[in-house]
Amino acid sequence: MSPDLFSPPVSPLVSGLNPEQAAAVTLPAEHALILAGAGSGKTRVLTTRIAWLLQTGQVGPGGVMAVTFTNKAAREMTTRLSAMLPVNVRGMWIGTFHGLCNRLLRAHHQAAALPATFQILDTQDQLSAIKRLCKQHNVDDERFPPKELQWFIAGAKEEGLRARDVPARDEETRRKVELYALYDEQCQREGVVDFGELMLRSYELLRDNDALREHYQRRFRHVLIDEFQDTNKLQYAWLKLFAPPPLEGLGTGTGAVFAVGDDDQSIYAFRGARVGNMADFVREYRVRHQIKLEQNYRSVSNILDAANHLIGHNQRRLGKNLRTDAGAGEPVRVNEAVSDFAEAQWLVEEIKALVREEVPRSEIAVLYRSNAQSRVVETALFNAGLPYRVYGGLRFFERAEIKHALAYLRLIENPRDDTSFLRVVNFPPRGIGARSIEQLQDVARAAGCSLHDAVSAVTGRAGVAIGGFVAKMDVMRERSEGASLKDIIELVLEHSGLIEHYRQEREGQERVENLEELVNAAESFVMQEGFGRDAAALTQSPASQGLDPNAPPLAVPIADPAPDADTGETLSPLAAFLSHAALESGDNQAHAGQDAVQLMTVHAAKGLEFDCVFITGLEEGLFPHENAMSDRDGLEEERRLMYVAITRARKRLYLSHSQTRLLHGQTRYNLKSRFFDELPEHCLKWLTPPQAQGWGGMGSAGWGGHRAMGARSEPQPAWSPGWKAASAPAPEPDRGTAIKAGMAVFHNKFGEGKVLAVEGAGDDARAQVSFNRHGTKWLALSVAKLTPIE
DNA sequence: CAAAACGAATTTTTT
DNA sequence: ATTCGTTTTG
Repeated sequence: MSPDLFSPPVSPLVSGLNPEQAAAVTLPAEHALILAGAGSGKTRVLTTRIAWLLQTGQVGPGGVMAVTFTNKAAREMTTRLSAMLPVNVRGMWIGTFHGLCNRLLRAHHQAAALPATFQILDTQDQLSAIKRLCKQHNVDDERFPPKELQWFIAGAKEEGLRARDVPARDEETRRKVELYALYDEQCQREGVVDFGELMLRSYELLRDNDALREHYQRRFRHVLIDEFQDTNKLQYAWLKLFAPPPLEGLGTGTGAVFAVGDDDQSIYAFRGARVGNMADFVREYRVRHQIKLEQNYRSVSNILDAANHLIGHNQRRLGKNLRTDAGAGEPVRVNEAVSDFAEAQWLVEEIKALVREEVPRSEIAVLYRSNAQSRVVETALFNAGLPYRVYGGLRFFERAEIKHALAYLRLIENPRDDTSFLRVVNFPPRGIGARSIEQLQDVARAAGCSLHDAVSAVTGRAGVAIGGFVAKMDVMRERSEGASLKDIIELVLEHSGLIEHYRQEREGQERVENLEELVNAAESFVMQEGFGRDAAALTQSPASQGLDPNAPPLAVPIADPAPDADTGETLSPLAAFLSHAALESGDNQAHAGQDAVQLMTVHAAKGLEFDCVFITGLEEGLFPHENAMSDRDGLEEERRLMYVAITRARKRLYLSHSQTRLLHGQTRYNLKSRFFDELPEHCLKWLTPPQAQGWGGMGSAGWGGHRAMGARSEPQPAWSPGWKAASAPAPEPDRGTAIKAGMAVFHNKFGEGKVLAVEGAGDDARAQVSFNRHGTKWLALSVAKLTPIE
């Protein structure tokens, strides 16, 4: 089993790798599972594997397929690969699941029963399509909230289930299934596909089309998958069609699957990911090569010890322990704060100290379990004048003004796209009201055609107004013919009236800038994708085919004339750009580039690393989250999440929790997270919070003082959020007997307890008190006698 | 048609 | 609290 037997004597590619990495890279062309721990050089192994396969002549670029989850990961792989080898990366299928599905469906749109110009619905579009459908079928949105239906449909597709395949035991499910079927019909009619459909449709395409499937099975000698622990049922089934396991009836089964993953970093079960796919893969593919990458190149051993010890508390693991050659490093610092404000203030002081030690701000990350927690931290950082950047939130292509512009562009491509039609038929406002639109929808429904095609049949004023819109669209479509992408977009921005509309809007300046940015985005897209010189791009494909001894020209007659067509090369620039916009929603971090402290959820931090990491809000109910604490699987996923958080840190790790926290407008009292008990004492250093003096007193006073000094007079930096009045507890005039959250109180009957929250005022005021012996109760302050105690 | 007012929801998220 | 979406109101 020594991989050295198979590898060529000296390959410079392999020389810098540790033995396990080198072994993984040089495995023979057989199925393999690489268990890659955090910081173990996973991406490096993946890319070097591809480079090694190509360099040793085992496969040509056309015979490689590499699948990732995010565009970022796909880009990184492509970039690193082309840095390693002078290879034509375009000949390879490297991309996200959805990107590759799109490519496949574009190339075989006919076989997949899709129009050549099919458009992709993102989550927003999907929801509005569902809402529209529900309205049309008079669905009671109390009983069937559109969001729930969306979840139901997306969930079913991720399981690989069509409406007819979903088991419906009760009446409610039957109705949902019915709506699922109607939704799919609507999408088909309109020529649009949602994200789940991209996967499911291409899965079915290959499953049902023997010639096509066998063609791709012959072509892809090596199929590599990143983050395998995050695959859902359908994605695994999809992979199996490209490279079937032995004895699985569906093909010749000769492509080798190289799966890389880490069960300890599986944090997406809530959206359908199945860690179990790893074990299934080993069994079904009779995997003989399993390699663990346990050498960690990221963190000092105190941090790694903490991570290993914590994750050791999970029952269901494949088993892995990270090790490092780095020294112990600093201990993991633990802080307990009185309030979330005090926690944020502590954070600021520590960050300032780090910055004084010349740690770049961008090497400092503040992680939290849920987005709601970012606010306090933001306010504190803002008041301290520390630049920061929040990940998450609206991405470029999700902004309303951009979606509007894209809707016009999509209508140029595909007039049947009713979702886009409805989005912009009256935007900017052009006097087409709800009644006119309903009239149009009635006609379209009766005729079974798209809104666009129904226009001519609408009479009266409504007909004229909407007719004007359609005529406008037709003009734009005509003028776009043969124009460059840039010209098309500028034409649309002008002709639609979008730019004009936002120019006149008071707060529209930023939106106008974004629209102008859209033109830039399109231009750089054209550059990157090598459009503009279509001829040059086209010559690449045959050339790369020629280099590939394992991908012979098609011998089997296939309905589609160009089964290998790379969509990027045959699609019009506009069509390609629209796909790009739907599949890659752009940066979700505000204002990149500046040296700023990084704020994000733990989920968003996966795959990133920083010198210094703060994990905040480590409290029972928050982290682990209350919704996940009930069952073991949920709790284990929370623990993996904590594991991911810890392993983001290279040199310094800070953990903090707070006794009280303002959440949903009320103060909650939280116990410290059980995860603290699962960390080894020897690598921790408990800090005594300087401001911890009693309940809330100094915490808010110190905070208030800071605020009073006021960053308000300072110029508002570009990176800052809009200023919101700090929600710090106002130093209320002391009424002596006032019961406040966090207080320790005494009750004649229930004894001692702590006030969790206070609601209402005057005679209606109630307090939630957690009694030491009698549980948690709500008490009306006008009735119950609560005495504050020391 | 737009602004104001009300009400419900509020773990994590990529494509 | 606060945000977001729907309904009501001018």
